[in-house]
Amino acid sequence: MPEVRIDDHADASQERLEDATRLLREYLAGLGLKQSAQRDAILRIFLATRGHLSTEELHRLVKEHDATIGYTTVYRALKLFAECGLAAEVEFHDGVIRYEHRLNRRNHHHMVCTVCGDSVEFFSPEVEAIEHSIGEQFGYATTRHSFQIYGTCHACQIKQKEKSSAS
Amino acid sequence: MPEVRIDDHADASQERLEDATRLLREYLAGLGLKQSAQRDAILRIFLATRGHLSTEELHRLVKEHDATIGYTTVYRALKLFAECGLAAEVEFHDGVIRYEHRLNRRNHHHMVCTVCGDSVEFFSPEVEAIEHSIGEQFGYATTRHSFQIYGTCHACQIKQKEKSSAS
DNA sequence: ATTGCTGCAAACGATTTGCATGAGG
DNA sequence: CCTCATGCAAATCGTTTGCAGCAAT
Repeated sequence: MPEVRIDDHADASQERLEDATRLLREYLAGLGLKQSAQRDAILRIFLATRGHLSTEELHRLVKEHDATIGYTTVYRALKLFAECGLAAEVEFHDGVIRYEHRLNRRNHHHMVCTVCGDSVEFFSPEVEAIEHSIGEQFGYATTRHSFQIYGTCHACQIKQKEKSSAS
Repeated sequence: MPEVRIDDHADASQERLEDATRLLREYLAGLGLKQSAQRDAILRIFLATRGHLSTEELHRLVKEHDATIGYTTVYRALKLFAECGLAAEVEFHDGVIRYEHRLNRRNHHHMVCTVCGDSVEFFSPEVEAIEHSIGEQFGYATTRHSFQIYGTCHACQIKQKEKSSAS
């Protein structure tokens, strides 16, 4: 299980939270939707994470702060965040939808260890160029792409070597 | 709905089928598993397709040939094909697992229209290079990657334009 | 007041498994 | 014969929805 880290650099986080809250409110107002204390709480906790959370994982974190908030509310909040660009779906292709927040985050991709589930982020500007060039070539108006690398992380490679030499 | 095309270039297909059948038999034998008429039939029909089939779609094709073959058998056959390298999972991120066969197919990626679901295949050797370079950089032994581009195909762009100018 | 939000529970849909029966080695 | 494969039905599991009551505008 990859660990979920909480980011507590007070100053930068604070600013980020305010930006995000403002963005969310504007988005809601524009669609005639309403604010709620639950959404604010979920957003705050979501932004304080790094990494890639399933609805269930975020719900667990949220419950630690307010046990009355239900799974469905977290589920719908994440959809909302994704709609207004605060969150992006991350595709690890393990049957679970994960989200990461997109505030002050450079465009990046993920490499996932298929043994322990850990992941690292990497930057690869070429990939953006490929998206545009292929889109143009086939007459597609491209909106996004999905790129992941799968393999075995260094730690798991060592464990596997130990296991095989022991047997 | 993307259409499933049947490839009936008799000569090349025939050869391909024999290679694949041999590969499958060797794989089964190596694990102490057994051949069956159902698996042969499913493999034959699977190889005659192009594109990306869900279990259900392949089951539908298989039933046209032999209505007694059940969904579960097709499901398990596809897993088997994937294990022995005859098939690869294709990830379109729509909640359905799709497979494509991997005989005589260059490494390729997919660009998917998010409006009509159609897709085109493209080749991008740079992506392989990125996989290796990033893997090396972070100490991962990489095994594969997943790369898709999403957007709107030419036909759907036209339809959208017509719709918006009509309103 | 009206309309959206919440939280529960139930529905959903694809995938996966248990089991009795049938077939391959 | 023994083991695996099959096909049905049921279980699973994350996601999604319906609804009654609550809260925001």
